[in-house]
Amino acid sequence: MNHIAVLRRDSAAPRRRDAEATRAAILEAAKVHFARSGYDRAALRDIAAGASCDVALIKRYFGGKEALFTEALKASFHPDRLGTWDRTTFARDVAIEMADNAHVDEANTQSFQFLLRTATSPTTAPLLNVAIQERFLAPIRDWLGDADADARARVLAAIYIGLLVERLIRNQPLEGREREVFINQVTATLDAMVQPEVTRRG
Amino acid sequence: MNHIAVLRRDSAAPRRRDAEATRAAILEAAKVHFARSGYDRAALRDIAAGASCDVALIKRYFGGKEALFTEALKASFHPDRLGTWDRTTFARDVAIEMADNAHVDEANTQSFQFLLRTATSPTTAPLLNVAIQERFLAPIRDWLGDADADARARVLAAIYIGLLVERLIRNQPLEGREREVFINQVTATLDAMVQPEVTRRG
DNA sequence: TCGGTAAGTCAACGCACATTGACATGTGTC
DNA sequence: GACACATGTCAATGTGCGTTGACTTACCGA
Repeated sequence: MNHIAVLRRDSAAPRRRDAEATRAAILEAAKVHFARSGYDRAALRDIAAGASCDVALIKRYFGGKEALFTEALKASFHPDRLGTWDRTTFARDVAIEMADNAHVDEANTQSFQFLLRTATSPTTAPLLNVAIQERFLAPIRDWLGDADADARARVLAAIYIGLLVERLIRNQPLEGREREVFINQVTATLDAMVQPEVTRRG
Repeated sequence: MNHIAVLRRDSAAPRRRDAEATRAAILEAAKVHFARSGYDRAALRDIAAGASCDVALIKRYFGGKEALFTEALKASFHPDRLGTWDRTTFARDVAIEMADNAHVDEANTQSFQFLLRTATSPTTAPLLNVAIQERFLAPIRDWLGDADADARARVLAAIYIGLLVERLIRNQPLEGREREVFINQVTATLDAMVQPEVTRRG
């Protein structure tokens, strides 16, 4: 309601007119809104409001909605946390996180939803393939790091993505025994994926 | 003379006035359009055109867009083949199918894309939760059929969905050693899910 | 044959939204 | 201080779309 209260957006740089900062603010707001609402339901006016600026500036700095979207999409491709996880605790950490809907609002989840929504936008769908490659497969492959890491990275990525989707759909934490069994199952599954010599031939 | 009265062609000739048939046609077109374009980008006018009828009939028969969507969503979740799979060969069958992009029938692909698009739209996601419960988790739970089937059905569903996404993204068959390792990994993973005694407590 | 009703059509309304160009204001330069 | 350009604001326009109610037509039974 009161836009006046939000006017101050940066205490360190009191300079009012700053094209670069405004552009960055728009991009940041776009990332949030596109991730939260998807391409269609994210309104430029809301994004502009989130960046505390006028809609027309979006046109000036990005050209249009679609251009803003693709740029926000690119900006969302930071390497996934997967690469930094501890191999011994990783499985259980992921399992618990999935069960409890932890960190749902973190940049990680946000950019994943962004990613998933990309598949639903015909214009940006081709980007998804590249994005998955860069964000999931490559880090996981490097992380696994053994001979057959390529194929195993695919499976691990698939499972991880599936868990993210499941959590996204479920949208609330698990509880009680169901939570425990869920965690145990996921932990066992992921642990098996991390072991390099698991592959039983035949 | 009564033979003539029975003459009915529902292929090329203009459809007779038939509320039930029209309703069904709308629903069918809705499934296609919602799956292809998602909730927001699917226009009622296009759906009506797909059903060769007027937009107003959608209101008459379904009440509105959202109601049409929920009905189309339900109609898209026919019981999955999962329920009919053989427990002993299921894991490897799925693994091979995923690796080779064995062509799933149109309806299956369509309903899966429907699912993905629904999951990524905040408006429709809650609806999906219910639908998943009824049409996906419940059959798997029954199929697994033991005490903790609830939680394990979730995990299995998540993995299955993840594999579908991975295949959708990859969009081409795997080959050579990568294919073999992939199949082995997936088989091992799914096999573990099917075994009722696997739950190792932690 | 005829009338009532279900089935289908049509045009218009209103809303939400992206887009656009004209306008205002601040900021650095001379 | 005055000018020019960059930055930001405002209102208007057009469009796509869901929704709606009044209108027309086909069907079927009396």
